[in-house]
Amino acid sequence: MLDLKFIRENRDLTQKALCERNLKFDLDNLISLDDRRRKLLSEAEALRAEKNKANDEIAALLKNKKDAKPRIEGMKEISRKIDESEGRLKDISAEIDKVLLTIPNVPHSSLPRGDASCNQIVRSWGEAPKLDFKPATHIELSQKLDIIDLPRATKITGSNFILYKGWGARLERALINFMLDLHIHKHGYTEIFPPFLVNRASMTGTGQLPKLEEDMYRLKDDDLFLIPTAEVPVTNIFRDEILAEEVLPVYYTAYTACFRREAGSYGKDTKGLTRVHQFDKVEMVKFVKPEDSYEELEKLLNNAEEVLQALGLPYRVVMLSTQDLSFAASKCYDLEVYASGVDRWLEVSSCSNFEGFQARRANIKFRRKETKKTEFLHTLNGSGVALPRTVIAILENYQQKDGSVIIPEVLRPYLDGEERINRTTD
RNA sequence: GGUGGGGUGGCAGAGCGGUUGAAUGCGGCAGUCUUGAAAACUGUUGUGGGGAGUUAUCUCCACCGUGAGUUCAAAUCUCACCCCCACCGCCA
Repeated sequence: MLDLKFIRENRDLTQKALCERNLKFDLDNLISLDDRRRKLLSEAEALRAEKNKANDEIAALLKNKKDAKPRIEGMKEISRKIDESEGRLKDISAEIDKVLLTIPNVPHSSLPRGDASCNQIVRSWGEAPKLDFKPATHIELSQKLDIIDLPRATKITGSNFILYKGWGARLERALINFMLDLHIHKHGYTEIFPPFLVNRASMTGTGQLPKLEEDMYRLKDDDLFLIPTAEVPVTNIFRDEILAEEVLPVYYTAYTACFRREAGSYGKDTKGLTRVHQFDKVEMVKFVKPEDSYEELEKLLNNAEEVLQALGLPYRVVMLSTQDLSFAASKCYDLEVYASGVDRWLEVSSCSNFEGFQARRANIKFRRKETKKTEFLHTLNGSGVALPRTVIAILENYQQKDGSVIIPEVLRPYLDGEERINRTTD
């Protein structure tokens, strides 16, 4: 959520930002609503002041056992007026809030302007493996190795769900542990294991609601949502709280399953593991002081990159353009890993700075030690990293001519020191 | 799910329907005392919004789980919902 005061004071800038996101939005209407709200507010406040004064007088009269009847009659009239003006105030405030929740964040000035074709490749790391045979896809490999069973996952649940088996399940578990350990021990994050179901207030706090409700799995009877990312429960840890300046920055990392309906995306990238309804992810979340947030974004990005470097997977860093940027973000880098079987770059991480956008929605503040004043902090998050596409890249890039898959060295301690995945089950 | 108890400031905990933003204690901050610390004593100590202003501050409004209601007037009375605690039931 943007600050209405900010919008008023930076009307042109905000309007321009919305244009850069390729959105038509009537700021004039919003501001005239706010003008009306302000007028009503001062009207209501004046009435209430009048009421408080009359009330004190009545109390004094009654205390001295004097006749308060005429004053009480006067209060009736004031109260009636207050009801009226407060009613209108409430309606208009609700309308304003509703509008504010649908306005996206202002893109940072460093972003390339335009649609996804304008995304900028910032840097690349590593090289595609040189294979002297035609590489198989992860679908073929996992079938031969009997480590992923998609037909049965479909039978159990539906299409685009994953059933890992044997080495597949172990590889998944090893990856989660490896990533968490890296972030905890090397990058200084604290591990969190949050609930996978959250309420409406949490979903609104991080910006998934009200806009993306149809993308979420919702439990109707309880009005709870399956989390689409750990960002939601972890960022909401501090909802409605004021932190001391000294505790910042806070670095949290969490493994969770993530659930996405992916409504409307059928037919696109739906083969194998590329786009699924439930997947594992290790997420990093930061709470920082506003003046540090862009430096922290670079560090966050580096932390995510290090996962891929350690796994020896070639990747590139992409800075998203203004129109490709997600709703709540000011700036975002995607990490895309190269997978040789499908011969594509696959997005495995998004590292974003939300500035005060989420903090304002979720009401997360900190108190400056010097001035003792509170202000909204900045939130960031990034995947470190999403698992299924990483599994694709490992299987496809580390595959051998005989159909086995070499295990990246950093994972071996998590897999009994084994060096290779072979077919082991029947 | 059932029954009972309860939600008040950073925490604990008072609060007859009317000078209650809210007693008291603890904690925090500042000061006195001390070589220093502790103790003691004194003062201070919420959030959001509006207005004024010599940006020090002054002033007004709202906030006692949430929402609705009763009333001239609600932290205080009524109802609904949410949450917490205890016990029972069910259960990995």
